[in-house]
Amino acid sequence: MSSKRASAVVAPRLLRQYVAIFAALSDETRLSLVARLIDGVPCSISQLTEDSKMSRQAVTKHLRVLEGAGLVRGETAGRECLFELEPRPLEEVRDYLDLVSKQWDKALLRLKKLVETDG
Amino acid sequence: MSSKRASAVVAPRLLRQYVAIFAALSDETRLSLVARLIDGVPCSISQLTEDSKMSRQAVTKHLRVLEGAGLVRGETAGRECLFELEPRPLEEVRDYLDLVSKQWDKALLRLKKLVETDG
DNA sequence: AAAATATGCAACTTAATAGTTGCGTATTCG
DNA sequence: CGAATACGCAACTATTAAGTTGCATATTTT
Repeated sequence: MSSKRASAVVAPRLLRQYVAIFAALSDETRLSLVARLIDGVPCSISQLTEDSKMSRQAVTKHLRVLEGAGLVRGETAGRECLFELEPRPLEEVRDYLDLVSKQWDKALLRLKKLVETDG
Repeated sequence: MSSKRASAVVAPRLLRQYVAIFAALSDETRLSLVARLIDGVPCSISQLTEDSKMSRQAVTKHLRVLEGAGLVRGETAGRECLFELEPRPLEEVRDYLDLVSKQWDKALLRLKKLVETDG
């Protein structure tokens, strides 16, 4: 095994995708929108605006951000635009965090052994 | 069972904590710092600056952001400040995303049953 | 056809973020 | 002690993000 240091962890390509997803989730309004859409029922922008204290435009922008990160998908239906959740990216990011946690655990074990061996 | 709509999902208090963590992770430099610290070995600001193409000050700021979200902890040792990873918040956020995914799965099942029943 | 509803587009303001530079201070090394 | 190293603080710029408002357009509804 090589490695100057322990971890590449993931390709930069993926890294950037994760960054985009984290950015999309780093806003209370958007996190609430995700929570709101989690029951699987598509909602129009107007509906989503109703319980948000913000202007429709603001909500629209947030939805576009979520859409840009792939967390949500909007489809026009007549005069309204229905949004629904897209769970894939969420799962990917969860798996990434899971990987990081596991690497951490491994690292601690390694350090512990090191201490026992030559400490 | 009550509920106008399916989900409260989490308390707003927690929501905001998650937002802070997501925000801290929504930057490539910071995500790289986390990746860099995952081997459990504490690193000084200067060390972390070396492989980053940025000024020390920039790196310092990023570390403070991570610290503010609880993802990292810095301790002064002599003339240097050693940072190490704090895995707890990462795990919490991972668990949150896991919860969301599971809720999504349940929601889909429910919708499917609904269609079978009265469709 | 007219009124009401649901959006989109664009300009603008305000506030936050990322990054820089310069300077001062504490700590360590020779 | 003097030089080098590792930081912190503060000011400043430039870019991005959040939110607003006004207006135009398409789709329903009556």
